[in-house]
Amino acid sequence: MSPETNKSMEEAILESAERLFLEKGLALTSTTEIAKKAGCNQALVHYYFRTKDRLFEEIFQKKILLFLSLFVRIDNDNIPFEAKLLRKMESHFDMLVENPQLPFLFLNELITNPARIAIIKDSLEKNMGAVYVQFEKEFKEEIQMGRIREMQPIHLILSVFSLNLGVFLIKPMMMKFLDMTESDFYAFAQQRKAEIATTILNSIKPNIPPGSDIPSEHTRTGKKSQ
Amino acid sequence: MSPETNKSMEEAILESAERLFLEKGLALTSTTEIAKKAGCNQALVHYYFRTKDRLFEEIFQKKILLFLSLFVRIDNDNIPFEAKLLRKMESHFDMLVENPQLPFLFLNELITNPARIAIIKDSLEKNMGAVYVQFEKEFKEEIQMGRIREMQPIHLILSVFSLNLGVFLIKPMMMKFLDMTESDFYAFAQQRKAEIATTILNSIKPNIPPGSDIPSEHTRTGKKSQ
DNA sequence: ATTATCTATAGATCTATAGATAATGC
DNA sequence: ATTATCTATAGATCTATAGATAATGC
Repeated sequence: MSPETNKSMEEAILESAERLFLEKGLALTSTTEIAKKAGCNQALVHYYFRTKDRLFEEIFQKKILLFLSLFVRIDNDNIPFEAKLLRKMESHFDMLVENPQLPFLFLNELITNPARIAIIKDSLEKNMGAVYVQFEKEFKEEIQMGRIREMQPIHLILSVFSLNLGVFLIKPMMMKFLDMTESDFYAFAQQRKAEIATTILNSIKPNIPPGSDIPSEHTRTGKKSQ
Repeated sequence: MSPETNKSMEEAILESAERLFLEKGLALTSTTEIAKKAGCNQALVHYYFRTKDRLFEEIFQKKILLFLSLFVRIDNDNIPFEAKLLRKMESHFDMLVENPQLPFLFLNELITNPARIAIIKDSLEKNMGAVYVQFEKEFKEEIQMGRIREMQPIHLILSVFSLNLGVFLIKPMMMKFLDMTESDFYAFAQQRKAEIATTILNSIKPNIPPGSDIPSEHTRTGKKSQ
């Protein structure tokens, strides 16, 4: 076969594997199934990727990069902090709209193979270390200038991820419960994106007098004139 | 053997199964492994529960009830909306502190066996239908009285779930990345609980004109009903 | 000569059941 | 007599590899 076709079969296997892994996770996908979907023999999957695990890892790596790349790109833009934050959040959200099964793949792997966390860690450090440092710097500046309230950056990051991921984690349930079509869900997602933006922006507003950020209660007393 | 001991072995199987399912999900747990952990023969697992799937379903059901029961209980308390909301959120969070793997079990099942969504749906409708109706009623009243901004209740619910679950979904990563012990994480979780409360309360505040720092006339203390 | 593909199979699971044996309650 | 437990095993996977054959590039 021409190298053209060879590439094609290797890629067909990758694509089939990707779709199946996203759909059912590593454990429930067999190389037999991947081969069948790709239109070749099961042995060929091993010929190209040696083991099922290596095949998975290749795809997993790619997905991590996809997940992270958006943040890197936007971080180069020279716009105010809040606008940049919004753009990042929205890009992240939009990426999830395109890849709604991605959170499942990640979370599934977190359970079934904690060792894989190390891969994510490496990728994060390599690709995001600088981005995070820059983010933290800007974040602290904003606090200093009184444009956002005193808080640890980790909480903002966690909130954004939680809110964004939450929509897609609940997606299958929501569609079933409320009998939604894909396009119903898409409409909801757009609405939700705006709602998340509101929630996040409200949550970082400076509405506490500086210096009184000790959480004695979960309620914000003393949030008064400001 | 005495009925005492019989019960005990059946329960030992249940407990082993529960721990393993929580740890690795249904697919990666074998009945052989469950039996070994429970201290009996693999065949006995099937004697008591017939199939692995039925055993799983029994445990899964119990966990759904645990997940939902808190909301039902608190809903009976006769306290102001915001305080009630806070109590629900905190109960939910505390339950997750005790059962940090629960979200994984649910999400894992959502992927690998979408049919199981129906079970959750049934449980929700049976146990939460009334609770939701009551919540929605109170929610609309609050909006009418201008104590919270115009918004759909689903967004509040989704935000609470997302933020609460998010902490525990990220837990294994976070512990690895930041080299945390269990008690480090516990401390963080407590801090996070307060942060989530702040975020949620801020997110439902009546709208303030953009750019303005003038707060609404209604204070949101949760200690004081209006 | 090398690379891609196939067939066949070893070896390791794993689930579920059949059938034997031990314990328990009348 | 019934219930709990065990041993053994059928049958269904599934992964990975060995070894044959076909295609391709010099």
